[in-house]
Amino acid sequence: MEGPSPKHKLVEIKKRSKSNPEKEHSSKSRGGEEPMVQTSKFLSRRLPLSTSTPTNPTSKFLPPFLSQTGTQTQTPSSSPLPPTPSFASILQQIKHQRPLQQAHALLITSALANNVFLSNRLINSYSSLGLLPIAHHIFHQMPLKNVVSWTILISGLSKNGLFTEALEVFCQMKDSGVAPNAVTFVSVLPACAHLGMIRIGKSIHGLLIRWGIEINVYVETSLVDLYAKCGSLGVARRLFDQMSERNVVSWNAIISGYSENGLGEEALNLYKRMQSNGFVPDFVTIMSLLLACSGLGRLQIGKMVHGFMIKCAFENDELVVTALMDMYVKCECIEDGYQVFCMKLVKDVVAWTLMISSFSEVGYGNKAMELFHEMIAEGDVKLDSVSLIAVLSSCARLGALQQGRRVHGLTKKIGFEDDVFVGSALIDMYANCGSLENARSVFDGMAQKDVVCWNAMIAANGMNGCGADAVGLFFQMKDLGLNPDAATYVSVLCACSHAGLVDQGICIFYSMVDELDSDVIPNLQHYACVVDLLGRAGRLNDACSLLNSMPLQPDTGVYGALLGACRNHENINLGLEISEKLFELDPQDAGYYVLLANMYAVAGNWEGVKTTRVFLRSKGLKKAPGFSSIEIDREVYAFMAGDRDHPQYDDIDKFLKALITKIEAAGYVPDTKFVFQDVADDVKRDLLYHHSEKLAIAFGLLRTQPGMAVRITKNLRMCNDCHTASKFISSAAGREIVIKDANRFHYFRDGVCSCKDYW
DNA sequence: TTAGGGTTAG
Repeated sequence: MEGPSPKHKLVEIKKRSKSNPEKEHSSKSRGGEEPMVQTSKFLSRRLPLSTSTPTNPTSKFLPPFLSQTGTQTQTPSSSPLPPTPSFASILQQIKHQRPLQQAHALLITSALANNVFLSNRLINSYSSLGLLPIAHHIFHQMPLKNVVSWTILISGLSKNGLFTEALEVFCQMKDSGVAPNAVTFVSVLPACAHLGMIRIGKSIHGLLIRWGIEINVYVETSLVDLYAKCGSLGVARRLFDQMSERNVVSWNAIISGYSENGLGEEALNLYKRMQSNGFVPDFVTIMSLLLACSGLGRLQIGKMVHGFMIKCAFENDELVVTALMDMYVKCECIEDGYQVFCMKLVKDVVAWTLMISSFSEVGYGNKAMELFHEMIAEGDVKLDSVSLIAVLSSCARLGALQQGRRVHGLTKKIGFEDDVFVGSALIDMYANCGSLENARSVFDGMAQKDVVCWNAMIAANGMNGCGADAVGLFFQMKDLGLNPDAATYVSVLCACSHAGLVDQGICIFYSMVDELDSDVIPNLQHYACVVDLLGRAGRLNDACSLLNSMPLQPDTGVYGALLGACRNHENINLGLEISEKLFELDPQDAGYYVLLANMYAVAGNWEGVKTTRVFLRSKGLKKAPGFSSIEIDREVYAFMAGDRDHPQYDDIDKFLKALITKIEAAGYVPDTKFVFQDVADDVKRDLLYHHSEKLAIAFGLLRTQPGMAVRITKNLRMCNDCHTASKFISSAAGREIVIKDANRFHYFRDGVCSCKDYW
């Protein structure tokens, strides 16, 4: 039974016992585990079930079971009995499966097989090694279980990430009639916190109060962490402010709560308070501060934390160093992040994943893939679902189908075939590499599909020009009883927009606005999609009315969609008006200025072009240059417009000239309207011929086998003239040309594009 | 009791 001693004493004893293994045995006695009554706080020479001395000095240096010889005396069994106190502490110290199983076997054959205290220790040891099925088995075999048995199992499950199972065991415990204590609550609350299950968390909080469980700093910290992790920062903060006693962990819980919820400023402010209250930050504090800097993009403070890390010798802590890498890359200092990564002594899967996804996000896809192969070559890095998702996402961005297929093979090989997260990433990878069939076969083969999988498949159809199928999937999903979320609506509306399914898109949008079968409240992205849908269809007036009547303040996404439509439909006056709004909302985005300059160019207003460009330069803004990339033999080659750096440039140029001559004979007329520079016509034509799309197509035709499709990825929207030229090239060369641009796929076959020129 | 990396949309 639970001893009546105050909890803080237990904490104190535990702390002491950690630093002195000899006291280990007495420390736990307060929890009521041992079959003896404790009389002294720290010293117990009265040993349960054995009169042996607690520690044999040589035993530390021997394998656990060899050190037992002759240490037991008075035992009521003839079997080889372990002397309980030493045995119990040894059980706790075993760090490997084999010796633990040997000890387990020894226990089973002894008279102590049913000893609750030893069985609890055994469960704890198996849990620590992650061997939960064995821990569970022992637990179920126990004829008598006490509160500690239940608590150890709950805690073991929770610490091994089996949060749902931990909650289930907690419920079973309640039903079994064993009353949980404070430690039980401290074990189960983190499970709720990790699952983000605020409702269950609240009811457990209620139980805690109703049953009069003693509140200590551990319980309160767990509650603060629960509410903070579930995003209820107000409640977390109130509980934190009301705490009568706080420790570093309590401060960390609230600070990391703010950091993780994107409230970095508040996290930094609280840290100042923590310092002024005399608390010394530990590695978790440092990690939370770095996370706050990452979220805020506050490089200067991040660097200060880095300095502090060096001063306090945290720079060798693997977890902290990964957080430091994250800070640098999120503050757009990928080189510094990479440098920290390279200096890292132990590169685990998390560090590799962070670096791979960072390079991929900033557009260095080849570097990301190179790192992935390096990681595999290391041999001892254990891939997990997150790392696979990161590399699949990199393949998706690159449009690297061959490499993506290899990664798919790898996911099967290492047993991640049934992971819904990996499945969604695979669908996305195939969709972004222009292989809708493969995306569909992954989708169809999935044993379980969540909303994200459906969203990915809907988006896959949308971007590959199968809008009607995307709409079909949307309704099929609803028929199956799955609730579409905000992202589902974005995917399906976007699919309608690209396919020109205006009426269907509007119907779906208004079913959401009118709350018919949907609990999703339309957000800015949804409005942007519908403005885009109307704008693409040339219904600029309707798009404007929607924009003016929407209940939310339009953002750059909504205005940007309308500006795109103004560009497509050459409505300069409206374009000018919208540009003004965009410059106000986001004066730092060069893209809008370039779009306006290009609109002026299309209208032949070269004065307007000049003014806009001068203005852009005066503000020191630069837009990311357009480039087209192509994967050949698992290598990705990128081309910029007029790029003469390629080693095979002369061959490409020669081939391209012949190709242009051929398609001109077939009726292609270069459209110099899409040259946004005021130069002579022949120069315009030359500029047009050397657009990145055309260079990549020529290179692809040269380097791939006849009959093979040429697959290209462009980072921006495809140029109109290149679109026309691609149609002609597809018939002249007798090849399928697949171009993925910033918006969608274009499949050029026999002189026709899958987008039916609606884009 | 606190703890680093990821998927769908734009």
